[in-house]
Amino acid sequence: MAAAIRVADAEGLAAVSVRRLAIELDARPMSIYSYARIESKEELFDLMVDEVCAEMLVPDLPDPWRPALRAVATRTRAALLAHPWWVELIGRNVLLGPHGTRYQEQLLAAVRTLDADPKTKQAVGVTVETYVVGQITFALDEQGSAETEHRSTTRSRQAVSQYQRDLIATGEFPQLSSVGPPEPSSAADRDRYFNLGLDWLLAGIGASLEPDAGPHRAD
Amino acid sequence: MAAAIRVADAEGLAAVSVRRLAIELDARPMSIYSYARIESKEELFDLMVDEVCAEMLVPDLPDPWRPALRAVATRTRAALLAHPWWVELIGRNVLLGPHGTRYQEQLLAAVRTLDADPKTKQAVGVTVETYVVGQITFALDEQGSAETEHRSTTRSRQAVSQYQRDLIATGEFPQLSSVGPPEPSSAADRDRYFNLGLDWLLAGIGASLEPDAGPHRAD
DNA sequence: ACCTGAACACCGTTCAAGT
DNA sequence: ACCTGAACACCGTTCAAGT
Repeated sequence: MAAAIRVADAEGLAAVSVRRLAIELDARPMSIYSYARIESKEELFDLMVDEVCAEMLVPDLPDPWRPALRAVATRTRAALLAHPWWVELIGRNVLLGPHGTRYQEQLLAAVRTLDADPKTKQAVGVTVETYVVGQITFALDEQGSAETEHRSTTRSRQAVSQYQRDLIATGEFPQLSSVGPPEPSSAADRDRYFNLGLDWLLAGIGASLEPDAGPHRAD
Repeated sequence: MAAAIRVADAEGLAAVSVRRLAIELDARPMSIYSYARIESKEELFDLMVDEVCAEMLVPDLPDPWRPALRAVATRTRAALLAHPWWVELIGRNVLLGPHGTRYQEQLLAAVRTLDADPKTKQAVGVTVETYVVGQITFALDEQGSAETEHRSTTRSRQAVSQYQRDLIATGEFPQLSSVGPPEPSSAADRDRYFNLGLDWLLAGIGASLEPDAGPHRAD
């Protein structure tokens, strides 16, 4: 498990194979199944997903929903940046284990103080989680190829942005040519825009569910 | 290409293999590479992603940013529900082709009328896209195993929700036990909650970038 | 330039045999 | 109950040979 996560973090999900883990653990391929109490590789992935869910739990969840959701979002994001393959796995249909369930519980606890019906509160939680996962997906596109180069050298990031520059030069893309192609942003920038979008989302939720309170209440 | 997408739609991404496509196209495995003008399977995936991007283009994009973003979000969602594997592929780092670039252009065009600096406008577009992708990720978790059963029969959805019910029965999950585990929602419900979250997001964006306008302006 | 078939180095998993 | 090794049915891709 820990070995599988280590390999996935370092070399990508594709590097995680039964035979590879066997080498990592000084065992024979087939003993992995009994060692990890796994019946298929799919179950190994389930375990990996659940393990990362544990990292998404915030130790002391604040009571008010805004800081609580912010804390959950931040911690979730940190965990996903550390384990980028989680997003890919969650794209398959994964079964959630104990930690995943605890994470769901945490999401509901975060919106507990909201004055709305349970279904709506659940929707708030899911929407925020959703935002984080989506944000990560695109953050990885920018960071991924820059830092850990899993991609074949034949089509480097550089070649692609050249390709895109050529496309833009055709004049078919007025909006893009005025902004330029999305340049690789710094980690600080990505943090900033993540929080900006999160602000929008929380503001929208607040405005919709707490219309009485002032629109720009501080957290 | 079309064959690859057909297979992925019908049987999941895992079923897309060079040898399988060869059978599908009545060809020999190695001719796929010359036929699709591909140098690796990774490039095939790039093409598939780009093809779906074409489906995300809105024919007549409205001028005002709210309906424009709503149109983009809706169409993107429809395309992703039809091609669930897109989310998984985008989790790897994919290179965007002409249609992907056109999609980026569309996103910028949608926020064109917003009164903000270019970076912020771009952030708005990315945030909305991000929300859609994230939403799909979890929608698939619910729909996926129910409709197209790619998962081994040994761990059916039913067994899992039983497992989760047991967890909840331990009393460790007060929030979850009051709501019950997330029951499989209907397609209509999913549409509703997707739009609800989108409303929140657009409201938040509006409140932040157009504070002068009334808070509940209709689209 | 495009297609072919055989081969290589990998997969996950089955199975029969061991302890 | 756990581990083993050989085998099976698959992968993506290389390569040398054909047209």
